Amino acid sequence: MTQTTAVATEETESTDICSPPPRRHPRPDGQDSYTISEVVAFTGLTAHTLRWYERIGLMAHVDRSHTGQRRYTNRDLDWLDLVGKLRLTGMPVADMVRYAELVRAGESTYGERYELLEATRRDVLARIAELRDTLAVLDYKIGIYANAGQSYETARTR
Amino acid sequence: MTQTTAVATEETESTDICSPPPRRHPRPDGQDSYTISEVVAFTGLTAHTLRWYERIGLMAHVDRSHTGQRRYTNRDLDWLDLVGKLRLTGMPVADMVRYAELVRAGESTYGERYELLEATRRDVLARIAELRDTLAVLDYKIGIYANAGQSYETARTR
DNA sequence: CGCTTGCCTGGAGTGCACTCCAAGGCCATA
DNA sequence: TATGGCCTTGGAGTGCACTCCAGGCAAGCG
Repeated sequence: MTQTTAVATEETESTDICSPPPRRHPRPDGQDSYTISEVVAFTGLTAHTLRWYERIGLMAHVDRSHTGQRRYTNRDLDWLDLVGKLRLTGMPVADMVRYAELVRAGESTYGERYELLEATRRDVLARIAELRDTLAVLDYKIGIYANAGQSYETARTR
Repeated sequence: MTQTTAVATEETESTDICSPPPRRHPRPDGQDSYTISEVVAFTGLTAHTLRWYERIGLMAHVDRSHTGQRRYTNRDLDWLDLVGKLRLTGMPVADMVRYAELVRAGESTYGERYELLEATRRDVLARIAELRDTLAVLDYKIGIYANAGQSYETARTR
C-alpha cells in the first residue's frame, strides 16, 4: 500500500482541470417534465422522500400540473443527483438544506458556498483515507482467515 | 461461557502476505487493566457507549474488579479498534454483533467470518469508488465557485 | 357509473445508534 | 464522619433520516 501522505498529491493529479460531468437526462430540455414516480424510477429515492425533501427545503418548490401534481424538470434531476452525492459523503441533511438556501439566496453567497464545498471536499478526502486504512485491516484479517485452514485463530485479534 | 480459552500465544506472524497492523497499547500485556474512563480517553467512545456495546453483545463480557467495576484488557482495546474501523465503513451494529457472535462461537465459523469480511471489503471498495465520484463533482463545482467567486469579489471590490 | 391507479396532504410512526437519568455502591482524602 | 469522584444498573429519552398512514382528489377505462 502507498503511504497515506500520498493521497493529497494523488488527488490534485487526478483532477488537473475540471472536466464537466457528463449527464444524460431521460428527456431533452424543453420536454423535461417528470411525474414523481418517474423521478422515483430515475433516482432510486422513494416518493415519500422526494416530498419530504421538498417540505424541509432541500429542494426548491417543484412545478405543479394544473391538478396540483408535481412535475420535475431536468434541473431538479440534476439537483437530486448532487444531493445524492452529498448524502454519500455523510453530510447531514441540515447542511444540505443550508447549501440549498445559499443557492436560493443568489450569487452573494458564492463565497459561503465555496467554503462549504471545500469543507466537504476535505471531509471526503479524510473519509477515503479512513476507508483505505480500514481496507488494510480487512485485508489483513481476510488473509488470516484464508490461510488459517485449521490452525486456531490468534487471541490478539479475536 | 466464562472460560476464556488459553490462546494467549501469538501466532500472528505466520502470515506473510499482509503486514500486521502495528498496535501500541498504553500498557504492556500483563499490566493491561484499564478503567472505563481510561478506555474512554483512549478510544474516544463514551462510557455509555462502551457499556451499551457490552449489553448488546458487541463485546464479550469485560473483566470486573472485586467491586464489580469494569477492567478492560489490551485485547478489549484491539477489539474496540476493529469495531471502530468497521463502524467507519457504515456496517450496521447488528452485523458487527453477528461477527462478534461468530468469533465467540469458535473456529467452526471461520468460513462465515471470511464471507462477512469479504462482503465488507467489497462494500468498502464500492464506497471508495462512490466517494471518488463525489470528489469529482465537488472539484467541478468548487472550480466554478472559485472562478465565479473571484469575479464576484472583483466586482465587489472594484 | 363505478373501479382502478396515481397522486395529494399533515402528521404520526419507525429504526438506528446512541445518550442520558435516577438512584445507589465503593473508597480515598480532609 | 463527610465529601467528592468514579463507577454501577435498567430503562427511558434523543436526534436523524426517513417511512408510513388516513383520507381525499383527479383522470382514464369499460
